[in-house]
Amino acid sequence: MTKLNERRKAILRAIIQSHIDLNIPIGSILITQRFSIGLSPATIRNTMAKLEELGYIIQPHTSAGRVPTEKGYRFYVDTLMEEETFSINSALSDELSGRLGIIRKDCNSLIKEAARTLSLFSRYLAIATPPRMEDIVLKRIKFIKYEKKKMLAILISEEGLVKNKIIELDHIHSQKQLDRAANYLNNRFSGLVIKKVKEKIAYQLYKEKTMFDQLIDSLLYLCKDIVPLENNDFSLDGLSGTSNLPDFATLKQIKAILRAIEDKNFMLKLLHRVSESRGTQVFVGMESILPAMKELSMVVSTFNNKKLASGAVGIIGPTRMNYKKMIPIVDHTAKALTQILSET
Amino acid sequence: MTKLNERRKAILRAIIQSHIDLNIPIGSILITQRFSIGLSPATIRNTMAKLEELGYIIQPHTSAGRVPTEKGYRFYVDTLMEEETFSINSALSDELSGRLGIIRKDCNSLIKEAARTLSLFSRYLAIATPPRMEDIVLKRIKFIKYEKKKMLAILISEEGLVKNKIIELDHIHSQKQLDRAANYLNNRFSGLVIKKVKEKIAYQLYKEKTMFDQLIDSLLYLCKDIVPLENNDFSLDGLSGTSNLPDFATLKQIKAILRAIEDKNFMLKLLHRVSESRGTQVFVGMESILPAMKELSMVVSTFNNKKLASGAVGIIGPTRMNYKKMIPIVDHTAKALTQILSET
DNA sequence: AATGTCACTCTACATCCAAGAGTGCTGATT
DNA sequence: AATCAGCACTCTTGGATGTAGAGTGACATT
Repeated sequence: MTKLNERRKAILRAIIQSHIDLNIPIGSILITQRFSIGLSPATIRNTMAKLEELGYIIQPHTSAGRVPTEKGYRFYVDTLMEEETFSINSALSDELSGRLGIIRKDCNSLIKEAARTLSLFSRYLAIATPPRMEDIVLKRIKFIKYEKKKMLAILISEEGLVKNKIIELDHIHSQKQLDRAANYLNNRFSGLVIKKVKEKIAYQLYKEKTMFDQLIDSLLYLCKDIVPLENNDFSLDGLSGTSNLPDFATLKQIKAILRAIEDKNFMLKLLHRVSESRGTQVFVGMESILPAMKELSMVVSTFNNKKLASGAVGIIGPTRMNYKKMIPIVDHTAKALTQILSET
Repeated sequence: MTKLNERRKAILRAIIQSHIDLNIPIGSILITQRFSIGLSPATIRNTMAKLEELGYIIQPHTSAGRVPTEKGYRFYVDTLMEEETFSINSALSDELSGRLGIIRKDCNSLIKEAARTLSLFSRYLAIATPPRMEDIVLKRIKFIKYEKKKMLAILISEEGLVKNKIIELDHIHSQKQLDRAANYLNNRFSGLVIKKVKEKIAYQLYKEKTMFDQLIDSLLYLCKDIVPLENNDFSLDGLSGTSNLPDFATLKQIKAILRAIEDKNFMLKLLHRVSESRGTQVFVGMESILPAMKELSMVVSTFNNKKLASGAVGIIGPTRMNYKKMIPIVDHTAKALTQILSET
């Protein structure tokens, strides 16, 4: 890690903040005007030359001002910003919590509302995933006969997630039989994390091959079909609001985002990776993740319920977004979600 | 309706087809080169002047070629194209049906797949709505106790639609009681269209105010809450594929589409309006519907099950899209959906 | 009525120029 | 040794200018 002395830090901070505000290359004179650093433009130029050499800023062309590089933003978010204390406006905080609190519906609606709120407040694209299926706690299973050889399997989780899926059976079962199978499953697996449920089922199938036929059958089916029951969805909001922002509206970027979003698997993997660690994370310049997402950044945080299942909420915006504002907003939203989910 | 003689029709057709192919203003010489009409450019110019006077084509500026107006496209779709017979390529037809047929899952997945397929084949934005909630046939209702004063209501329709919703109760009910209520509802309302169910419930509530308490309670809740259970979703596909198309990618248009889509209510209303009539419809130049959607057209068709519930599938593209190709594709997709839904 | 011709109009594109912004370097100052 | 003022230089931006090409409308001709 290259160490920067105080002056260089101050000037880098000034450049980045100015660039966030104005979205133009920042020259030495502009900095002396906007900040009272007590240095002449010439001195600042010297420092800027050094910062460029170190890779924190770059000149789009000779005789233009400097623009922060990804490395510059990274350093800003990690180091420069950390040194300041930024707290969320308390009125804003109340409003955020309020919007989520009113609803108090099931988990899915809550997550949708979170995305909507986040996009509203950030004016960027907001994303939110429910907890990963593997990590949720099974509350109740229910089978409902649907047609001769089809049933509807319903999974309810402690967190308030509801998933249903039509499963084809290869024998005809009566509703009674289905009920019995569901009861059996409920008794044995209720209160466990889905991942554990899967393991147990696999073990049981392996060990006691024949108990009573239909039951094992149902188990087998459930076991097989619980995997594609994986959460393959996330909420998304603010697409149109986003494109209002003039500097976020370059066609290239919108296309990049759309493409990434369309590939839901990709986004899900990314978000789940995030939710493995806690707290608010900032991805600066996402091209290391997806080349098309150059010049985009993501601020994302995790929420959780009883320290078990965790989902993610966040925003995607231009690399030169106002992290000082956005990080607290995302952070607070995630915390509010965690609180609401814990209350239930 | 202004009548056009054969020559004018032929030239208008030539202009529109050329414009669809090339996306540039069409001049008189170009037409003589592309078509063997047997007329000189000068004659064509005279006719073009007349067509412009009548409002079918327009000059972007003096000494540019002509571009079809909305009226021109409308006339093309309604009259000129009708005169030709266009049938879908049978290989394409098989592939369309095939992609949908393989799945044969529940209605929701089917609709998603339809949107995906349509966007794939058209390279435009595809939309699809499930049948309107009001029109589906109730197959089974199930209540599952969720928490002290909450239950999960599950609605299964004949069409294979499954909707669930967490409903708050103001008394504590046992699962037994919930089952009894559900049974009561199933016995009385199964096989009816939701619209009818609502009516009947309203009537019953009005007439026999007190039967046995909890039952009426549950009914009341269902009745109240079945309304927001309205289908508020539609599938959408091809956003990123769409933006591949260079001439469809103007930022303005993408923004317009995004905005319209984000306002789900608006799109739903539009699609439901469509599904009131049968067959494939073409909306040319949608600015009469939404000003921002200028220069966009929609080709949309309805599918249905047993002549009862009907949903809509379609594509949104630039006004100068290739209607000759697109209409059969949409048409066929809708028909394939209808067939698959009827088989079940 | 259909066609050939020609002057006219307008766009698109390249070129040029001037203004402005910003830099790096040098030499003087503290 | 650090700071700073001054200056020559570079590069972008925007407006102005000119030209080639496409297309038209009008008019005379067949």
